[in-house]
Amino acid sequence: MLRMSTLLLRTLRDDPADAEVASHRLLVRAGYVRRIAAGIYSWLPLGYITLRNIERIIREEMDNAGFQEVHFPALLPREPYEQTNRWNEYGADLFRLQDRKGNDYLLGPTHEEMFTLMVKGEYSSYKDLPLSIYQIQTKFRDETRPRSGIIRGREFVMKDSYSFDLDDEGLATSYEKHRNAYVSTFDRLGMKYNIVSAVSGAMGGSRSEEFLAPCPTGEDTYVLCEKCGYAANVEAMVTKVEVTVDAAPPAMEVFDSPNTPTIDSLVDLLNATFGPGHTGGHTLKNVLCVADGKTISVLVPGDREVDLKRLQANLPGVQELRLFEDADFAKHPGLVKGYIGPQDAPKFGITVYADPRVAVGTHWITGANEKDKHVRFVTHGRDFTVEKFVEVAEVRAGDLCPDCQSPVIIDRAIEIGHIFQLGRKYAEALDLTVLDKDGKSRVVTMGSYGIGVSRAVAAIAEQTYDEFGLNWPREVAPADIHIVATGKDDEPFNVAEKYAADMEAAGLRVMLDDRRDASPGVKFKDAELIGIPFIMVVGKGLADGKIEFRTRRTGEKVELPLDSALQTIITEITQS
RNA sequence: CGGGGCGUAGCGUAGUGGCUAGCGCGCCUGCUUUGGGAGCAGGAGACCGGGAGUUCGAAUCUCCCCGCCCCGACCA
Repeated sequence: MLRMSTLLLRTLRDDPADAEVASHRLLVRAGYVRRIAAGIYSWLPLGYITLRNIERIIREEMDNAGFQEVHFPALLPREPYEQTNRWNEYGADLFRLQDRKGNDYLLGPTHEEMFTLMVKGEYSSYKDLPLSIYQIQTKFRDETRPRSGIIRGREFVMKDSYSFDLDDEGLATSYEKHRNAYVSTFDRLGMKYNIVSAVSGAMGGSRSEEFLAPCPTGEDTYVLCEKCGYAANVEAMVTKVEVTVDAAPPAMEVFDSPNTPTIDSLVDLLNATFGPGHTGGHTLKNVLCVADGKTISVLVPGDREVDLKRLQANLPGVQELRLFEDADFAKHPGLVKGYIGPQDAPKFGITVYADPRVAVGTHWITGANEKDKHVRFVTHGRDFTVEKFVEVAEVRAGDLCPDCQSPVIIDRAIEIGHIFQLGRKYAEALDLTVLDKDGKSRVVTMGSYGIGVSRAVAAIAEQTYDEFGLNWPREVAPADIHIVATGKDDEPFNVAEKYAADMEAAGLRVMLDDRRDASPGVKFKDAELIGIPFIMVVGKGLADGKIEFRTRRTGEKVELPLDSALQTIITEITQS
């Protein structure tokens, strides 16, 4: 039983000055966490109980699915991360340190290497597969900018699992099992979430999905079709193209366009020269980029921006991507800034990619590759061709759902889980092989699955808090019921003690506010702030043989007679 | 890493060259109070982020450093 009289807890009346988002503010005010350094937090008893509740639920669901729990060190030697090249690849986000002999170590940001090596060390036969193992571990990432309290810390608790299979079908099955386990986990955590397709890009086109908890303070942006349920990461959104194509557009026609280096100025000129009705959508924007040192051009309708993240995600294999800069124009005198057009790309030796909206047969108004000149009726397939279509234009609310053609909305969310088919990257790098039926050595294929455990505390807080404070789903809450005793006599306290003991005997987790010196107002405020889902008040109602029972989420209050209250409450709570 | 803001007691804050650094919450003691963050009285608690400088005198001005928050880039 938790007793307010002795709990290590001091609630704060004022919001802490350094907390902006609701979960951070309330978790600090309600005495769940305290900040130690940027992105590094201590958990006080209430917070730690909550965190462990979430861990417990995750564990139960993982175990249910037949996955086995293991535990790796957080402090790891350099060597395995050298073999996969992540000692270098991970860059500055990796916390590195040395022991007294000067050997390099790191604080694990994620544990692919260790999982892979563990399996390699124990198993060598296809008969041992499939295997899924997981751990709940503190992870470290030296984020350039930790933010939003415990949503994005530098030290955080994560559940990570890995599956090991002989072939793709096995991997697909393991992936599906994890997906199902995640669904039941997040359902039990009482969270609202969407499962969205993510880009698997660099990993080789295999499947990847994110579990996103919608909430305005989230840092992920995703696309959602409210009609059919299609959900996708912005990077993974597929463009639905609806174009009508003129059978035979007129031949290309160059026209003078002095001082019109931007789309806006071009539209003004078009309306003045060729009559009203022209929009940015009639023009073709040529955005030059440097991809791994090579100049490329990407084409989007003039009323769209290029989304570099989408471009990069959809150009597999490209490591470094940036926009053309003045220095690059200086090196390519043929490319006139503000007057670029795709029709001369072969001459310039530039690879051209296009947004699907720039479909074959469409014609555009674009730069003439000559200062102060534009050209119209530039037709895809006749006057220029592209290397390939790539998802590159920014996604907007109102764009059409690729599945059902309804307008989509754009929403923000916190990423609470990510599952993806890793493939053989780590198994190859670390030489994890097993012998198959024919005695042949086969590289194992892996899946990788994560849940942000400490982040889930914040995400649940974000999704459930109200004007009075935190407001936990029952399984997550530090207790099932918060019993408040008020009054100056012993009686209400004795009665409250008795109820608390009886409820505990019935299997409920009880928080008892047995403080004799706190006023009723303080106790009520604290109970609401702490956010335990049910509150019982033993006080002035005793005179009429009644206690009060409140539901935190709805604010509903009922008076219950002393003799039947216990059973009523137990039933109410266990059925909630 | 770029831009912006902030650093005064456990928390929230006032104080822009001048006396012993002020207030609220919280904490301690006593009395009163007990259904919505109680009242009165008394008290403890601050090398004003650190260092250097200017000055008769610095929380206050200057320089450097450190830390923290927000936006962006980055990350997932």
